[in-house]
Amino acid sequence: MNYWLMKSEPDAFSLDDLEAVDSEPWDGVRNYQARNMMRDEMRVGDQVFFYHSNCKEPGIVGLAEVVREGYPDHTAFDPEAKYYDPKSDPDKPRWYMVDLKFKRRLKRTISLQELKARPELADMPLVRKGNRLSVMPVSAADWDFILGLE
DNA sequence: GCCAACGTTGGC
DNA sequence: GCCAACGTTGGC
Repeated sequence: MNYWLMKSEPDAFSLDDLEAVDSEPWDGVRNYQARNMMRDEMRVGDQVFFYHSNCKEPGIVGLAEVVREGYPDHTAFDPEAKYYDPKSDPDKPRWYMVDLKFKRRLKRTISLQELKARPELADMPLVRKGNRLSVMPVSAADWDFILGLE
């Protein structure tokens, strides 16, 4: 089983929103690295840290699980959609998504500030300067360590 | 709201 | 294939 961290802006889609719908297609990712992970590496049952970005207290707020593996992001084909991409062809889709299911809320937010302060996590892509990936892998060791902070 | 970091685009 | 211009992300 693999572990991941996925970012979402709570104003756009928060952990509460995920809980309300139970499971949700993770559409709108328009970054090749993130796409490759969703298309090729994420498997049903993989565990996900749900991270709130671009908000008052950025950090990990909950846990989710992959319930459907990579499939074409059809919102890229829709001219009305926010993340429409005319270069994505239904016969050869450029963008992929997975479905996530709500697991649980953390007892408290484990903030970015706190993660950055932990020397054990210095190699996490999340805490490295300038990282903008919205989907990133988490090692089993880091996963356990972070959950231990809860 | 600012701006640094980074990815993408497109002219040449 | 280089690289400047531009757009986006996301912490602060």
